[in-house]
Formats: sequence, structure tokens, C-alpha cells
Amino acid sequence: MATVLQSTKGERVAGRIRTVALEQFSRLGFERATMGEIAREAGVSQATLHYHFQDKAQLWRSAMLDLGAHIAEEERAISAARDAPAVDQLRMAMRLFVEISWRHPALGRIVALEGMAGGERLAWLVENLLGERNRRLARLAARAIAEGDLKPFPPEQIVVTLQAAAAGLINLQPLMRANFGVLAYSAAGRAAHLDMILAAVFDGFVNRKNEETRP
Amino acid sequence: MATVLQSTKGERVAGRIRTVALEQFSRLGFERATMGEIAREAGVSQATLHYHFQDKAQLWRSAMLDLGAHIAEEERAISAARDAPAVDQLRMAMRLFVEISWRHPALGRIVALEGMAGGERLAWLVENLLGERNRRLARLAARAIAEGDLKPFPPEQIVVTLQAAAAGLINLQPLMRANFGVLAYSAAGRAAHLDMILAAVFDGFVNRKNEETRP
DNA sequence: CATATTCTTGACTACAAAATCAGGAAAGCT
DNA sequence: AGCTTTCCTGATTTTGTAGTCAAGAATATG
Repeated sequence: MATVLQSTKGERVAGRIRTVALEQFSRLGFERATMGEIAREAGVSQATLHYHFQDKAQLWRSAMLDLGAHIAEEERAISAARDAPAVDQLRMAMRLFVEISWRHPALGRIVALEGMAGGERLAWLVENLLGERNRRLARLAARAIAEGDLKPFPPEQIVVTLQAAAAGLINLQPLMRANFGVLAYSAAGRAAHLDMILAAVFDGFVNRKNEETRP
Repeated sequence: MATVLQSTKGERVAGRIRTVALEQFSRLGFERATMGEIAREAGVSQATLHYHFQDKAQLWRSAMLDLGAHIAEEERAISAARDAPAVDQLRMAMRLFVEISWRHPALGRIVALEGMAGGERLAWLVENLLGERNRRLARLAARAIAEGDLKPFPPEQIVVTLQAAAAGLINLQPLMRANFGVLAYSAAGRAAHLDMILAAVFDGFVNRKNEETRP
């Protein structure tokens, strides 16, 4: 996962730093990740980090933008059928979300960390990476409710709870290991996870009448 | 939320410190919470913290035990019907979990923080606070599956995902506010949240055949 | 290939936070 | 009250980390 353009040497190094930084920020959170360790891991001196990035916060933002670009690219590949019922679009969105969350666990971890803490970095994330997508999903949920396909839970709560459930199992792998001695990384575990999320939504959140009218 | 016994002055002060510490650890996480601020908030000097608690880690553990005792007390009030079908016990457990999570948001936040990060504190939490309960829930889920009432997802994944969903909305209030400008603390919001979780489980995870055999 | 530009670094400063300690105040006990 | 133990604190040390800077190496360019 390098950054977009790498023509000069500087850009190559900056990209490597971003990659390492993303991993550390996601695994440790903003405070526990240190400039020194990121530098060591990237094979450069700490001063080099400050040459390429003004400060730690800017490195964090830069790493996030990198991640956002990669995810956006993968998402673009999947074209949502605009005229499908909202509930079907939501299903597709959830499936996509789970898949991307497994492929880029950093995103969910960072959203969880910053989304709990609040503050500047969360505001930045919402402004630059999450806000529009989440609002679109909430509108989708609201539309699905209006179309009579979803139970009338608050749309924002639907979106956040679903994402929490989807990202939760991925984020909490250390807990899984510590508590049960197992992980869910296996292909079977991932498939079961996706099935669970979809089941929660589409046999749980969807009104029963649906299954009668649309076989 | 003070500690159990407070006969002497020292125990009263230690209890106050634990209470403040719990709030800070839960809101900020272990690293961002500072001994200085906890001391200030508790109205004592920083050195007093080190008189009552050897170091920051021990203060953290002590605050967790305090929280655990309070929750255990509330749980004891509710007697689970041992001979009810596993799936019904699971429903009751989930309802209880959501209610307690709203009442003690600190627990879910700390489990989320440490459960993502791994490490010593997570090991301690599992050993002293979470492990037994989670394993019991997983056994319950396994039994419900064996009894044909639950879809055959991996029990550990069921437990962790459900808890992630239940705690997620509570933990992510800052995200809710930043992204949507709304909160879910209201009585209606909480009720909707509980309904969502139960819906996910009991119309989503439960096999359809159930509704036919047991009206 | 000479020169300008970009890049990298070791050594350093600044700072915030944890942890220590000796002295003294307050509480509890007879 | 007098004495002992518990409790609390200001001052200080220690540590870990972000950030700066001047000097020089590497790289790109005409």
C-alpha cells in the first residue's frame, strides 16, 4: 500500500513512512504510536519524518488520506445500482463494508479509536473521509424505512450499529485470542462473519412481510 | 460509585480516586489519562495517588475491579432461569448486557480499547473480569445451536459480534455527534438500540422454523 | 560533470508525565 | 491528652517522546 505517485526518491520514502505509520496508528492508536518507532520501522531517522511531515498529526492525516484513496479506488470498481430498492442497495453496501473492513482493518480500528475519543482527529475524519458516506448510508436506511422494507429504527443508529458490529469482530481479534484462544481470520471465519451481519440485517431488520411479497 | 468498604479515611480517598480514575480511563484510554489530572479531579496531590496505588497500572486494575464489583452486584439481582432453553437465556443475557452497558459505559469503552490493543491489560481483564462470562455466553450460544434454535455461526464470533454491536453505539456517541449531530442517549434512543440488538438476534439469528414450532 | 536542489541525519532542546522521598499533618487509639 | 499509625504533600528526579537545526550526503538537472 504505497502512495499514489512515487516519481522522486522523497516521495518513495514518504510513501513508505505513511504505510508504516498507518499500521502503527491503527494497531496502537495515535498516542501509543511513536515517531521513533515509525522511523525505525521505515528504516529512516526520526528527523526524516519531520522533514516529510510537519508533525505527528500531519503524518496521521496523510496516512489516513492514503488509506482513504485506496479504499475509494476499490469501491469505485463496484457500481451501485441506483434504481434498485433502497434495502437492496443497503445490503450491497453492507457486504462491501464487511469485505473492505477485512481487507483494510486499519480503517475500522481507527474509526473505533477516534470515534470513541472525539476531538480534532475525529472531526477531520468525518470531514474528509467518513461523513459523506455515512450520511448517504443513513439516507439509504431512511428511504428503506419509508419504502416499508426496514423496521423504523433511527437511521443513524442503524448505520452506526451495523458498522460497529461489522468492524467489531475484526477489531477485537486480540480479545478473541485472549478470551477464547481462537481467531476469525480464516476464510471460513470471515464468511461466517459476513453471513452474520447480513443475517442480522436481512432477517432481523427487514420486516417479515418482505419475504411474503418478494420471494 | 464508591468502593465496597470505607471505614477509614484512607479508604474513602482511595475510593474517590478509583471513581475519578475509572471515568478518565474510560473516556481517554489508559495512556491519555494522566495521574496529574486524576489527582486534580479527585482533589488530592499526585503523590497521594502513589501512596494508595503503587503505579498507574495498579490504579487502573483497581478501578476495573471496582467497576466489576458493581456490575456483578447488579447482575446478581437478575436470576437466570437455568432450565429455560439456551436461546431464551441468551436473549435475557443480551438484554441485560445492553442495559448494563448503558448504565456503565466505562466497561464497554475499556473492553473496546484494550480488546483492540491486546497486551497485559487485556490479559488481566480476561483473567479477572471478562473471560468466565464470555465463555459462559459462548457455551450458551453453542447449546442454542445444538438445540436447533440458532444458526450455526461460530459461537465465539456470535458473542463478540453481539457485544460489539451492543457496546458500539454507546461507545461511538462522539462519532454520532460529529457525523450526524445527534446522540442516542435519550430514553427513546436507548429503547430503539435494545430493540435493534434483540431484533438482530431473535429475528435474524434464530432459525425461521422456531416461529412455526413455538408461537 | 558541475552545480543546484532535495534529502537525510546526529545531536540537541523542550516538555509532559510517571514515579520517588523525606517531612509533616491528620486520624485513630489508650 | 499523648502517642502511634496512617495519610498527604511539595519538591525533585527520571523517563520517554515530539520537535528543531545546522551540516553534509545523495540525487537530479542543465
